Amino acid sequence: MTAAASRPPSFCADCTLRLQPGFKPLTAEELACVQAFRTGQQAVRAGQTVVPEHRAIDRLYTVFSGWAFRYKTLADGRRQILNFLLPGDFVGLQGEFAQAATYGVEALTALHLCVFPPQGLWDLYYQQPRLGYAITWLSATQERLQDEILLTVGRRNAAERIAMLLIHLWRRAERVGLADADGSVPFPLTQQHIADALGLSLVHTNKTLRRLERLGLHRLHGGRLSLLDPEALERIADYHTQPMRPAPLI
Amino acid sequence: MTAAASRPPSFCADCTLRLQPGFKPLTAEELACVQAFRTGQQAVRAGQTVVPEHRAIDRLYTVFSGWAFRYKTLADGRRQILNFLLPGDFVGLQGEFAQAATYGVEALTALHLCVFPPQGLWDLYYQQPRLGYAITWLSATQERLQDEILLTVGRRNAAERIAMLLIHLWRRAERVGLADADGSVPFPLTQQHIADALGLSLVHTNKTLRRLERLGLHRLHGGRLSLLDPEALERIADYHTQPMRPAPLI
DNA sequence: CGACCCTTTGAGGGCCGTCAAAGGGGGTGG
DNA sequence: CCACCCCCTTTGACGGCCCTCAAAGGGTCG
Repeated sequence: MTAAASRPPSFCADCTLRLQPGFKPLTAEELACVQAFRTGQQAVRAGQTVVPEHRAIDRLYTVFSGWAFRYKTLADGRRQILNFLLPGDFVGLQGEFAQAATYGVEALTALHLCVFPPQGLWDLYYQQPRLGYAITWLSATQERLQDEILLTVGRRNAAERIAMLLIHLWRRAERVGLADADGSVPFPLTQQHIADALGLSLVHTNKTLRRLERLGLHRLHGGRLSLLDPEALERIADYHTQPMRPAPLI
Repeated sequence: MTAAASRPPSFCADCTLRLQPGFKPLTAEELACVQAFRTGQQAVRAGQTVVPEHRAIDRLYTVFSGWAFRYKTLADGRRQILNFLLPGDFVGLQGEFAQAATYGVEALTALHLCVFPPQGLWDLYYQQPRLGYAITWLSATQERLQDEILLTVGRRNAAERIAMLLIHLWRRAERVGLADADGSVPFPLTQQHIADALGLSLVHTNKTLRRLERLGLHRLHGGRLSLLDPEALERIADYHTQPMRPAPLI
């Protein structure tokens, strides 16, 4: 258990995650409002379902520590992973505005969540429009990532998709302070997760992943990922680096 | 030119689009705020680029009439259509929160847009939190559609993807009052657009589309779409009908 | 009438999916 | 401490869905 995998503090003002450079500091007033909004926390073990797919989400969550993913499945079991959730990610907005089931959420690692009641969302907007604006910021940023993923799954081939995923997850992990001194980040996905996120089969994912690894582009070992040749990966994926802007943390 | 393809009125209160059952009525106060937020309108001819892909979007738009689509391309020209924009759709939030280029927007038909300055968005949140909340509603709803599209492109085969697209676009067009008495809706896409939206090639799209049409599932003629056997299409696509809730119209 | 764009159809090939089975590696229980 | 088990990874063989290449047909507009 690293420090990052611990449970959130009682007071949002003491939140260690906020100290990461990836996040924008809040004012004391905003912080108090977030604190009042938060009604609890929740711990989920690795592999457990946080939200089952076919029940409407009735809460809002912020990931404090650990990894998770959102997914949808078809009737015959084909699964698509919609995106991965890392510390600081906000989940559940869709459920607030849709009475029906939308997606499932499953923990990849031990997971700690801050829990917010959906009924409190409107109050938040009313009392602190700035936080409402921040939530829209998160939502729009999320949408930009989804656009990139759709381009990846729709138009990139297997090697390009995998290069994309590796770069993207590495950067996201690095942003929230998960990178080691040796440049490696935790990588708790199995190859099945990679396949389901990229719209590929497990077997083809394995073969492509091994090929990139043999080419010396990355290293995947002991649950950690290192990018040995980021430029080559970016060239393969046609990835264009965008500066990461500090995100609000609700 | 049908009435639906006309330009928006000077006053939001006179907006004919708001009368459609797909939209939630606003209070007079909210309406005034939207009116103040709106700084202009814009007409775009069919096939023209509204926003070039590699320039950051510096405005917010609501589609008043006509069809458009958002897209991204790779360096070698492969294009992915991210989604289609119909009357009432709100575009440009991403640009508000990202200085870099995100996606392009192109008109499928003659297009009329209401234009809002991005700098005004924060004022809107501050003055009318309820409208901020409404924008979040739109954003979350958009995200739900994107999730469904990602599942489609990632895990459905060609026939399933096309069935999905036909049902989905038919319902969206019907919701904003574009359906004819005979149950047909306008369908301004070429097969290349369908292919680019679904991550397929033009040729395979054509073959699959013709197959479904020969099976009597739908009819695509004269720029209009009729679903002759919606149940069969839904069965093929594993589509689950979700009740459409009235959307806020900014 | 020709130019252009979109649609349609055929042929062939390749990327990726499915099937099958062996090879680790970590955890649990004996 | 070892053995077993389960899950994940890895590799090979083969087939099919879908892509690419090519070209003809139709509809619209100048």
